[in-house]
Amino acid sequence: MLHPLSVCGTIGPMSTSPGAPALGIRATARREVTARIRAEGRRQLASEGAAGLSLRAIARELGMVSSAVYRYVPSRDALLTELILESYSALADVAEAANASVPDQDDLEARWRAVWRAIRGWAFAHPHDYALLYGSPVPGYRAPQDTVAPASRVTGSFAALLVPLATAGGSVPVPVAVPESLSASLESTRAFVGEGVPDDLLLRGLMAWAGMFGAISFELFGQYEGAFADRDTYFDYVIDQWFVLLGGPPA
Amino acid sequence: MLHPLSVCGTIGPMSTSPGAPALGIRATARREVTARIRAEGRRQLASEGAAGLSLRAIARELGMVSSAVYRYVPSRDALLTELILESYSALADVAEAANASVPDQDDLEARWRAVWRAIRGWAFAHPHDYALLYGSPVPGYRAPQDTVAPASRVTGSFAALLVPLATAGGSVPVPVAVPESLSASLESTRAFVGEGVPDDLLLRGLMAWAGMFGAISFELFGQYEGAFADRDTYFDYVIDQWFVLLGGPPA
DNA sequence: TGTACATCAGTGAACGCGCGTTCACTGATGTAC
DNA sequence: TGTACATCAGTGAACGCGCGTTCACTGATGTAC
Repeated sequence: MLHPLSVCGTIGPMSTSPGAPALGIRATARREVTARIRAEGRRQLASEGAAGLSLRAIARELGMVSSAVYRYVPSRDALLTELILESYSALADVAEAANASVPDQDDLEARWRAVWRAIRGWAFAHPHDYALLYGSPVPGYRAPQDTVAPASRVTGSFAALLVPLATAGGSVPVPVAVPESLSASLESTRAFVGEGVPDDLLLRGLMAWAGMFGAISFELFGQYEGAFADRDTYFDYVIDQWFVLLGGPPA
Repeated sequence: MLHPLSVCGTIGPMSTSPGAPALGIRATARREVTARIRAEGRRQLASEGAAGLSLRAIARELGMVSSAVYRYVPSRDALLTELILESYSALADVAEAANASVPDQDDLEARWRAVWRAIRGWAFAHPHDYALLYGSPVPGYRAPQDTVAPASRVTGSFAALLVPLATAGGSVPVPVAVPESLSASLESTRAFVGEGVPDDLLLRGLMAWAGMFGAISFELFGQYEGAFADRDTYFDYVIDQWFVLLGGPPA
């Protein structure tokens, strides 16, 4: 119930950064409205999930007629894709920022903890976005190829820790022999993570990846219901265990 | 496009087990149709997911008018709940059967492998059912309390292995000190699993639980896309690793 | 054994809802001369 | 600087879809006397 242009005069032109090519009033308004549509879509995604994302509802909320949204967005699915991409990027940003925020970058355990706490924190702050990225696929919606790159940015933020772990931490405790056929099929993962990571660490890294996200999903989707009360402590414990199981050096 | 009663005469009365109180023709027909409705619902769930479960579509497929379904099912959500319960039970059956099928019940590793392979196999045979149980919650649908018991039957099928592991396997390798507050909040889990399982094994069991389901979900929901080719071998490797990390005795 | 009544499966129409998307239109904003 | 034209945001009506659920009804099956 808000006219799309109602506060345009106060926010729109003011927010034009100096130095950027001056935008006409139309281009400015277009930016405004586009941003508003995405924001409202984001709100719907957050409160009702992907199935609740509706162009009609967005239009309603923004005080415009449903067909007007099509001036800004080609279709519902296109908007959904954009929002998914945004979410991946947001999560990747959060994870990377957490990693960078550790003062002593040689403290691998601190970085490991920071990254995973940040990911879990984001998941709980944006449960529906998380479900969209790491939960069951949305029925009737096929993620386009564009999602692969942003998705791997998230993965990369902790995969990057495997190389220093390999050089600093010695070897993986309790190693299990890696079958040859499995070792052979790991090329792309090896390339993604970087040189110098032995197969058993690589594989345990994959396990940790699935294990951490599994723990977040279980917590978020209710599978852990009633299993333990102290969830923050549990999660920290899981983080620490994985660090040890990956051969992380003691602090 | 099938009349609900069309094959009633051939299947219905024949399937009455001898010894059971003879059912009237009406009661038999009712059973038939109810079963058919559930079967069709199951089919829709399997092919389109929970969002695609529609009473109207069921009626259509069964050749009856949409309102007729309400003679058999109180509402769409009630049917969904029933199907979810059925799915939990089906998965639990599969897991328990796999466990029981191991000839030498003292071979814990064989049982561990059998259970997890069975669970993964079921997940891939019924991806939408799996998503319903272990994926993101269905929007607008709140699982009633009735789901807790069948869900824990699945969990129980591998939790039952922790007690023999504790007595046979010595101790968890690379143990990590358990914070006191965490240990204190594990009562219900401890009660569920049974006596004699130390805290660190209990916690690593929870991690294994989340880790295994996380691996299945990642594989099924496409997160592992491109990470490795040899998926069966990878999963077996993960199963074996977890067995070792839980302190399982060498074969 | 036969009749009167109760039960209940299935019908067909309707209510009210929400959705994505298209289309011809008005009127304001921008641009070229 | 002023006018003619092009662009484009937003309108309002419509199409066609599918859904869950209710309700008064018909007619067959079952049951009590």
